[in-house]
Amino acid sequence: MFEILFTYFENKSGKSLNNEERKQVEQKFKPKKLRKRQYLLQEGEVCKYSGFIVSGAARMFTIDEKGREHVVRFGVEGWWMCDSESYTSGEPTTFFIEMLEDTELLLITWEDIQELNDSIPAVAMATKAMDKNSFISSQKRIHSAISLTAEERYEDLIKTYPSFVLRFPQNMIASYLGISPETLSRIRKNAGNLK
Amino acid sequence: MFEILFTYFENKSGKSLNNEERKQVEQKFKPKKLRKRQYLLQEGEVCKYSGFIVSGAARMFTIDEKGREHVVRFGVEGWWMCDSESYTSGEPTTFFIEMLEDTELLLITWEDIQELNDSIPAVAMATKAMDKNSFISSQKRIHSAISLTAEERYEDLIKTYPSFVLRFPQNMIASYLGISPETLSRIRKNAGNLK
DNA sequence: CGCGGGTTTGATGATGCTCAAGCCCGGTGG
DNA sequence: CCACCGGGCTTGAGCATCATCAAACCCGCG
Repeated sequence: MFEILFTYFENKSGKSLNNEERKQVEQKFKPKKLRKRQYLLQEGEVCKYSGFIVSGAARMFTIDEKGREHVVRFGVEGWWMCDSESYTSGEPTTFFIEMLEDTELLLITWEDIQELNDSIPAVAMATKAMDKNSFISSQKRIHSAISLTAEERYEDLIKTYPSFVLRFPQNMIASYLGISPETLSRIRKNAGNLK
Repeated sequence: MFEILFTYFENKSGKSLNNEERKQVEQKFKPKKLRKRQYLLQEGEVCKYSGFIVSGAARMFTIDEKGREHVVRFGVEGWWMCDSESYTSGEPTTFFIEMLEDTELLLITWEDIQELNDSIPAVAMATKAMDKNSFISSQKRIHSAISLTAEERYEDLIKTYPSFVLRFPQNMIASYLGISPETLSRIRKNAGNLK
């Protein structure tokens, strides 16, 4: 269970964890299983935990006044799910985090991850690299959102995360791309025809 | 000149810098003045420096195959400008960073900021907070791009960064919002009429 | 077998883009 | 001081893209 997390820290930091450090990590993280359709976080709550996905998948989304859902991001094995703003500030969140499959998570509080950051260099380096990468990939997503047409955004997604399209329902993919399910259906129908 | 940078580090970290630390910072950062329309970075180059804006303003954008510009972000006093991906990886960038006004910058290389991170806790904390905040604000921007109409995105921008609308030309604001200049012009015309 | 959620398909309409022309205003040179 | 650019902003007309609404379809599951 923890092995995936250890190798995550080791890969991201380029350092290996000794036994003492592994024990510390095991003590701070709390394993949790959630079934498909269960929520890790709901609007109005404070995001108390950041969740590392050991197996399974999840989505983070909002619901607007008209009752429409907007998928901000997906997460799969080896990814983290949390609303950073609520997590770090303690303010209530505007997001939902819902499991898309039966999922195993390792949860940690903000305070505990700080302690691990202070005591384990590999963890500090890994979380830092993670923040940087999150920012870089969201920059790319912004760029695609403002620059590309619906069809181009879909092709971009296929290139960047091919598994998402196979793994997640189409209406959520559409929401992630900022288009209607009908439009996505039509794009898929025409894909390849035009070129 | 450096005072703004010192107070930036102090505010973001909650720690104050001693004289020794200030001296270190002054040694690592290279002051640079660029006039309006000059570039800090151009497509194909490696982003060697991250630039802290002391005074002035800049934009980061791409040019697509059709020759169209897409503004990914603006920067003003107290903000940093760089392409994180190229900066950290050493790969050539796909972005341009252009001054929108005569601008004073403080430049630092990736290697030098690492050294400061290691030797000055306040700097380490500040850069970490910066990464986190960048990510949070880009998440918000993604959300607005996929969830809102053109008009709503414009209103959102006015709420979030009121000064941008006054300070930057409208065609760049339009590009930042992912809409055409004509559409923005019409939105502004109708603003307030409908409600 | 029948129900129900997700997907597809069609028809219609709104939103926002494109192209083109005119306008406004600040800067430049005579 | 004025005339003349030129760039950015505005306005209009037509069009492409994409959303909406509604109905049919498909398929897994009780």
